[in-house]
Amino acid sequence: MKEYQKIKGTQDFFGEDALKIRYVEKVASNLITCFGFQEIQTPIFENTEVFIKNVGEESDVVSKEMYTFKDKSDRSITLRPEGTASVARAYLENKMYANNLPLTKLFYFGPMFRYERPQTGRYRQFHQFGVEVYGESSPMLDCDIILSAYSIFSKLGIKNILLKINSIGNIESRKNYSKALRSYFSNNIDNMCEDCRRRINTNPMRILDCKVDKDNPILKNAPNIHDYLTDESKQYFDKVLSYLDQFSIPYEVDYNLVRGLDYYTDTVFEFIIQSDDELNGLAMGGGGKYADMIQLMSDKDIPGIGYAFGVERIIAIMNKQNIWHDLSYKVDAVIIGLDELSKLSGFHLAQELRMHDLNIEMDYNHTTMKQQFKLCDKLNPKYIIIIGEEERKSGIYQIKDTQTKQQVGVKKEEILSYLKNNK
RNA sequence: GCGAACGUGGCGAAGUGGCUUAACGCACCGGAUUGUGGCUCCGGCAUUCGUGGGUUCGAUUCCCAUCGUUCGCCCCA
Repeated sequence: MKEYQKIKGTQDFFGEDALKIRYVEKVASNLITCFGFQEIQTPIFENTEVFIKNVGEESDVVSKEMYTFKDKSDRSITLRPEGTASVARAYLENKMYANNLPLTKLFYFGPMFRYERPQTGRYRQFHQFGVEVYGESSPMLDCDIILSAYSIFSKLGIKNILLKINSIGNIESRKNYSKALRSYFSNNIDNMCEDCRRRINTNPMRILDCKVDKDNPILKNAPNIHDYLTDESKQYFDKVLSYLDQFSIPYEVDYNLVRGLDYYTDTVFEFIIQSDDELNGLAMGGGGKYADMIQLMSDKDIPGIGYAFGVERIIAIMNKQNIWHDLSYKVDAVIIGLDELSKLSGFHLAQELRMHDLNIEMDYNHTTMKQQFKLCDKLNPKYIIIIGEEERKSGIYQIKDTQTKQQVGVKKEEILSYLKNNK
């Protein structure tokens, strides 16, 4: 049976779980539309190069987490591990910069794929909702983007959100900073954890994020990235923060916030949960500005900014915070037929009612009262419509209200309006 | 890639220092109850304990491997 099991880290969504994904998608896409965004749907797979170039060859996502394979024409194909690269590719390929708008605002919703060990809120196939804006660079835009994410979270009812924000400057200042960190840490590296000793070569900025050494004074006294930012970057960041203040977005400047995807510049941020349970610290989404990514792929110098959040994580948080409301679908009526002809009458009635947006169920096989009432117990409809020989002859069907247990006779032509009026 | 725990009927689970009927609850099926159910009562419901191999007279229980689940690290959403 093994070959019939789902692949590790994937999930089957059905029942309430499927409804939850739809719900998050609906809330997010409705709200983001008010911020001027339009949906873009890109392919699930792309040429591998799209991700290598944009996300960065050295990043973990590209170097060890991609689902890459050869197609029948020997092309290297990759299942998208994130959305930004694909959207940027589509933006350029469709020449969306020529749309006469100062900004192009796009959002997406769909599955992403990463080969990782599954754990809480992490799967190999997972859903992201994300946005990308191309065309302009402005502190007000940065704030607006963060505001849009924050608004979605609050529409969903999520509590205890903390925005962590930082500026990592442009690529040049980041290089200088990495160099400074390397020389700073190399004197003390023997006192640091195993991971940090590795990171000093691969990505010294990540040392700042280390959980093992987080209380180590060596970390606290490390060079601050803000000392390596240009004046322009600093002023830009201050403005972003001042806008956030105006909208009372709770944030925390975290000089150690470093993101693992190479395309980010200047403003970077993450939304995490701050609580006293196991959700504490869980990152549900993040993003930032990318000034150079489009230029890297084309001859166009167009700045961008975006974020994405993990839908499964949002759902996990909402489950824990217990903030879902009535997702289950309601059956309006179950139709019972007590003989073959009656069932057929019920079948026709069901079809008519369904065409008027009523959720109608019926039993296809049984004709006994008992068995059909059992179905009613399981489906828990608002009404039970009973049709037998008498009802067929008189044209007056029995409608039983399952709450009050009251039963009334209703002419079959009037059943639709009866159900509608008493819905 | 590294580390830990777990894997018993449709579901939730007990269980054993290896010896024979594998608890219990829910669900399900049948009956008491052939046009009015959800309650109650009675009866039924795992040749089998993820899979493969090993140790043994004998393993669901011990050992190894494998797959899967869950959680942590790394990284990220």
